[in-house]
This record gives sequence, C-alpha cells and structure tokens, in this order.
Amino acid sequence: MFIPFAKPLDIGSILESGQAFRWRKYDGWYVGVIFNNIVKIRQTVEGMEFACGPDDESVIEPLVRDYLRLHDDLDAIYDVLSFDKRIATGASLYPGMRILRQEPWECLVSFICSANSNIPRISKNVEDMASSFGKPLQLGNHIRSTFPTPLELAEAGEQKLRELGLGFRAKYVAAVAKVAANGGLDLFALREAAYDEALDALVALPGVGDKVANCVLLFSLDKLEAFPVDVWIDRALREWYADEMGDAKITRKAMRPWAQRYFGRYAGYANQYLFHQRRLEGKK
DNA sequence: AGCCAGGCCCTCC
DNA sequence: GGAGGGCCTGGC
Repeated sequence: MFIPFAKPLDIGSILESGQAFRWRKYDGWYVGVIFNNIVKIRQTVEGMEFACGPDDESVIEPLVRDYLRLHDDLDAIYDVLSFDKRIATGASLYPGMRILRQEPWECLVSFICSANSNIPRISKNVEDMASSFGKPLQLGNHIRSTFPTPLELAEAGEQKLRELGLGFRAKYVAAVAKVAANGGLDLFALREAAYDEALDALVALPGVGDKVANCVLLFSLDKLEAFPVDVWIDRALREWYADEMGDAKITRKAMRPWAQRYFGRYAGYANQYLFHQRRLEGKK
C-alpha cells in the first residue's frame, strides 16, 4: 500500500537513530513489529510503501502514519527551533528525521534495558524478549514475534529475563511488568497528562530515572518538550553550548531544565537532532 | 585485555 | 542533597 509524502521525510534516519530497537533492513525495506503486526516500509520518490500482516493494510495504515508522526509539521518545527544555529544545521543535514510515536509499553521496557548498555545489545534484549515471551508472527519469509505484554513479562520473571542477558535490568523489567500487569500503570492515560505529572509517574517506577523517563515521554507519550540527557547529549551541550549555559560545571541533572527553557516546546526535536549529530561525530 | 556502554540505585557524607 | 561506587554483560 502506498502512503503519500509527508514532507520532509527520511525513513532511514527515523528508524536508525536509536529511538526504536526492532527495525531491521532487508534489501531496501525496513522490517519491524508494531501493533502486533510485522510491518515492512520503504521510502519511494513520492512517499512510502508499506506491507503488513496478519492484519489488513487498511487497518494498520493509519497506525503507521501515527507511529511515524506524519502529522507533525516538521518545517514549522524547524522554524521554531532555527533560532539556534546547531539545530538549523541539523535540520539541513538530516531533513525529515522525525520523532516516533511508539507503543508506550515496549518503549518503556526498551529504555529500562538501555541503562549502561549499547544499541546492539538493547536490540538483542528486546528481540529476545519478543521471541521468548511474545506471540509468533509471520509475513512472507519473515518470522518475528509480538513484544510481550506486561502479563507475559511478569510471568516470565526476573530469572528468565536474566537468562536472556538483561543483567541487572532484569529485576527492573520484572518489577515494572508486575506493576503494569496488576493495573498499577496506565501509560495511555499519561498521554493525556501534563509533562510533569507523567514524568513523576514514570520516575516512581524501579529502574526508571530522569533520562529513561524522558525517552519514554518523548518517543511514546506525545511530550515533545521532553529532553533526555544521556552521555551523547551531555557531550554535545558541553562542547557546543558552554557559552549559552554559562556554567562549565553544570551537572547532567541541571542540563535538562536548562535545555527545556532554551529550546522550548519542541526541545525533544532539538534533542534528537543534537543526539544524532553528536553521535555521528564519534567519541573523539 | 580492559574499558565502557543512550543509567539507576544505594550509601555515606 | 549530592557525589561516588557498584552493577550484568557484551561490543569494540
């Protein structure tokens, strides 16, 4: 099925910029699992093509548009952020890189797994949880699995999660799964909540600190003002914004509120472009 | 081989 | 309240 262009759009940078962990590239197509379907996407000259299963494409198509945030007017967002030279440059370097609107539960568990880890390992952890505790799916010759529900992960338990190689994060995933399975966590309600309220609710969960919470808020809960500060953003801000921050000894904790004031309501988009730029420059 | 990874939690000051 | 160390494991 064909989806017309939402300009600008760069499927590659969206799906390969460390926001989500289940997309794989096979001969020009990105193949992943969202909304309990295997979904294939590729960008074409005039838009994008996608295929999915087991559900009908007509059912999944609006969800894919939503997932890719095609409704965001990126040029308008660039206009708001381009008072800053770095972001203006980033927008011209990577036009069409969008923030994703992921399924909150998978996003939360994925970023709990991100603590003191790296992208290849996070991807492996997430995929292993799916193939071990999710439900199998097939589309053509692709065999994948749904991301496990809170109940499925709660029933798996810490020990089995450790056996998958989650390490110390297994305890947190198991604990949060138990809370969610018992109805103690309504992530979709947090989409309607204000940023501060949603942040407080997330940070109360074991294994979820300010950074992980801001990733979940940004990538799945519609909080475009969220600003996760990881090592890359830490480096980027110290190297590029020392003058603006005006405090060489600023703590990582203090960086988030500073950046949110500085960048404003689309701080999360600014974050993604800084992260992407700085990560491509390497460790130095 | 050894360091460090898209942090979080706990302890101790 | 905030700085410092420990934590599972794998990638480089």
